[in-house]
Amino acid sequence: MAGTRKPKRSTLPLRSPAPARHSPRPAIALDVLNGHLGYFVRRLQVWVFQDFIRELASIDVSPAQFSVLVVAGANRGLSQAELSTTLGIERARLVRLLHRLEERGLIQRLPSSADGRRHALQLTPQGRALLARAKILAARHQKRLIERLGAERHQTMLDALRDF
Amino acid sequence: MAGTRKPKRSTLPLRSPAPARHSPRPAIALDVLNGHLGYFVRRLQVWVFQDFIRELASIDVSPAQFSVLVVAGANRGLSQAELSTTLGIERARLVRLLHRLEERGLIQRLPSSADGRRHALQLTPQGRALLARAKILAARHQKRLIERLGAERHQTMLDALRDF
DNA sequence: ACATATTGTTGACCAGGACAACAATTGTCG
DNA sequence: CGACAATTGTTGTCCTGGTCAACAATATGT
Repeated sequence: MAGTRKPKRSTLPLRSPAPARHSPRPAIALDVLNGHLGYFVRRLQVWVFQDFIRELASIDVSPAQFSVLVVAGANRGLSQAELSTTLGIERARLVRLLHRLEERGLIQRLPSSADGRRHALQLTPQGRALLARAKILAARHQKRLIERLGAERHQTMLDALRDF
Repeated sequence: MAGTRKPKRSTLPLRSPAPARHSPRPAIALDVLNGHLGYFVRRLQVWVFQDFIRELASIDVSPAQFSVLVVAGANRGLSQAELSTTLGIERARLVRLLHRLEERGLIQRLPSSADGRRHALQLTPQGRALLARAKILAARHQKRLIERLGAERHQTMLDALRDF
């Protein structure tokens, strides 16, 4: 054991269920977790994010930033509230996300012509250039995911989740 | 607009791309995001976690805590390192997770008989009782997910991800 | 005109993940 | 055996994400 040993729980002398250390433990049971899709979805999620981040590390674009750049790039003049709801990112969080992208000169918040509250989002030329590179790298990640998952499975899951 | 207005970016007089506010914007384009499974997996993940947390709110058990209780309950005498690797939770994080479960009297860290470093994890009677209730609630969540997704799709995705 | 809603913003809090360092213990190999 | 490396549990720290409350500016409805 380690650190500050508190013998608090050593009241029981039953050091009985000796785990037979040198036999490599006959595979650990997941029990009901095997039926819970959410558990496996989380593991897939972790894999996807790690792979995506690694692939786009050279241009320092996170999954969230990528989704913002893509949607902002495909819908000129979008407001932050619209972007927020379509991507499922909270308005408060999106503000700081956009702040960093604006600092990096990738995106602009122009004043909306008709509504003084809104910002009309627009990619800068550098933003468009970076997005183009990002899409290429993201496609490589996607290809790797398809290989890992099998093309048919990938398509099946895509169809299943698109209208979720 | 709002807050501390910095007229920093109002250099451009082009308040041009007027977003035609009263026509309800013809659906926002997701562009290449439509092909990225990771994007939809994240959305499913969010839905699953929110639904799970709401369902188990009455007993205050998070998805991570549930997975720990399930695996610890199904594998008596497990070490923290083993639990960590099987669930994909970092050792350091698992320590604090277990600390809370121990505080609540749900789990015990018994000294391992053969290895002075390891803890042999074991649910307390209350831990087993709570786990039983948690499984019932989790099953309700699961049922809701299956309805939302369709039974065949759910099974397909489960099969696809089980060996991931 | 006045109450109400929306938009962008800031501040604060908390859970999660990632790392580094560490003490205690075990394993290895000369 | 004894020096050295590896493992286990732990703590501290940092950073990101999600959530929530409050707010100023602006717009809308009646």
